[in-house]
Amino acid sequence: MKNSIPELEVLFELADLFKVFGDSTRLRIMYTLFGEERSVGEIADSLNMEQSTISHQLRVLRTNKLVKIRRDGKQIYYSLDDDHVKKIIEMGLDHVLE
Amino acid sequence: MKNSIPELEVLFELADLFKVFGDSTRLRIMYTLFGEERSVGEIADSLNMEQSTISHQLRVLRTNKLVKIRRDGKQIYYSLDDDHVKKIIEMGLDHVLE
DNA sequence: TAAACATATGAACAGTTATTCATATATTCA
DNA sequence: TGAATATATGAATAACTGTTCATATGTTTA
Repeated sequence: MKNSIPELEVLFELADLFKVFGDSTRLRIMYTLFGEERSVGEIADSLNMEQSTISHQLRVLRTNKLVKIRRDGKQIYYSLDDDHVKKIIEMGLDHVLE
Repeated sequence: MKNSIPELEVLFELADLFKVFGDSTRLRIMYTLFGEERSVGEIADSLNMEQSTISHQLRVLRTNKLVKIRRDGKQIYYSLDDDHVKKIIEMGLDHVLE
């Protein structure tokens, strides 16, 4: 089963997943979250980008279950939702860096 | 070094790589090549798509060093260039299917 | 409750991209 | 060499996407 061709539907989902990784802003956000959770403002500051831009992209990441949130007072802290995130990025890096 | 933040330049390359995986037609092409090499025409037939579409997308895959070619007479046979391809796709599938 | 702060959201715009059609290039074979 | 076949390429178009600006929502604290 492992090597059978996935349903077309699954391939569309897969493409959608990779699309999420296919943007440098989102990659940077994910990288920022590699070690620890961060608030939206912290991420925006550390990447030196508009709060709105970060917020929009975080929603994309969240919709795709790549990050999760924790509210603490006024701030909302984001962290990676899944260990696959790191693995997928590292696998891609292997290819790029070779 | 493994966990340090990659240079911005590398992140752009990484995003570009994932962009290539972020299209269902290209994913289907790569899947078609999982087991064996195939000619352009065979791929187009098996996906029931225009030869021109496949050819354009194969060029994208080739530019990104994901497939390689072998000429045999009139036909050009494409195959996966790299073991990372399978691994990246399988890692993505893990996430999608869970 | 009002002001201040953190985050989210909607609309608009600019830039990118996948597909198609028409055609060019390359190879074989009669 | 010329016809037939396989693949590649360029231009055009339609659809999609990331960012910004303006503003809304939600939370705390004075």
